[in-house]
Amino acid sequence: MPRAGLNPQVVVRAAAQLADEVGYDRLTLAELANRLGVALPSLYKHVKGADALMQKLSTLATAELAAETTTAAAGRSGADALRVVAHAYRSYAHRHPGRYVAAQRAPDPSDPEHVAVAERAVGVAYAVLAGYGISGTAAVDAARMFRAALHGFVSLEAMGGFGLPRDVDRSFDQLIAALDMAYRAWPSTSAQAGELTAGP
Amino acid sequence: MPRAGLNPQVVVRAAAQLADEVGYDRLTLAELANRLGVALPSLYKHVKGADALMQKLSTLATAELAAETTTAAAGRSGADALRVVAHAYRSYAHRHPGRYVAAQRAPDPSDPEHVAVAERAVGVAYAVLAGYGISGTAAVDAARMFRAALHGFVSLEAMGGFGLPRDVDRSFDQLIAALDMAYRAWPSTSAQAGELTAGP
DNA sequence: ACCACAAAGCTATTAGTCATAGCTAGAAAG
DNA sequence: CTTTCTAGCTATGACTAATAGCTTTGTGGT
Repeated sequence: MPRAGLNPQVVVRAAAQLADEVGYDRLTLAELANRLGVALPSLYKHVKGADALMQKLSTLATAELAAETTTAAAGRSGADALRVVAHAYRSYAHRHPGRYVAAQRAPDPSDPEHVAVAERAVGVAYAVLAGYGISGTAAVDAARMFRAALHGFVSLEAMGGFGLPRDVDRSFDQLIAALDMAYRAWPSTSAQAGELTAGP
Repeated sequence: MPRAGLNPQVVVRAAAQLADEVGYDRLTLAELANRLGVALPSLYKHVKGADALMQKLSTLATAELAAETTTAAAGRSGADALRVVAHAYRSYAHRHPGRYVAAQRAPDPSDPEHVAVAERAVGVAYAVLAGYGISGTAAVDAARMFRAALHGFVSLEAMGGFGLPRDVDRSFDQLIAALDMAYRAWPSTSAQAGELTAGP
């Protein structure tokens, strides 16, 4: 029996492809081994187990997402950067639904590479906000809103949470416009922001 | 051996409790049967299977979420309603993490009850937006942004996506303030909104 | 009071998943 | 040509969902 010539990278990339095809929750070691032409236990020569594979997959997907959004933002700032980053983010989720779900996995503090790519991905948001002059404590709140809006929209869309599929592109543009307006008027410190909503 | 006195409602409520305790993804029929003091196959006398149970759990959770946000909004409007609905939403997710994940399941069109509660849950968002004078096509975009922002924030928070836990409450208040501002200035038709972001 | 029957529980079994132990054979280094 | 490392394998075990078929319980009709 000839060897398949596997290595950890090949296995993870095949897992990414499989996740995109059948869905992240249907990604299984048995099917992955089948696609790679080996028996299931052979995979354990390259990855520690199913959970470790998911973690590596998450790292891969987060790195790709960070790279694409970073590329999109290159040479742009302000509303322009906001718009292209948001569209690149959603585009990635559309093209790689399985990877996108994997990217949502919380970074394991004991995995420095995973932590590093997660910080790179979040860094794109901070770069966009810098174009609006938002920094420091205020940027933490603003970045959280940015991530929440994008992730919430994309994940609701992916799970079929929006009834009418026709207007989704327009709704997304509208979301971007609202974020743009919010960031133009963003309070410079979050302490001030707290005052605005502190009702009785 | 005395009977356990189970029925579909008891099983689903126990599943909800178990999901909140151990996490939605660790909810298993074996453990559920164990908690209820019966053997695993006995559950099949009350629910059709694991998937049907998850669906009923989703219906239960969505109904509870709709009820709590509706109650919170009672007698309020505008920024006041926005604020209490958002806080009720996040509070539910904190108190019932397993149920909250279950509530994200896409409603099955062949399950009228599930569809009905899902519409009730979304209806709360439309009621809030009506307080800002937003209706018709524009309300679809606005409601999607509302849901995306809330769900995105809560799910990122739940998965540990926010590095610094201290400021999360303040970030959420800031998110609410930004939504309030966006809705105050919301364009009356989404066609106009599209123009604002249609860059070259 | 009793019998019949529907429902609720059980044991036993099958299929699919992740995982580990231990063997075998291919490839490369000396 | 031999030695050694390792990528692959078979075999096995634990856990999960699911189904079949039997037994018991509780209840309703006579």
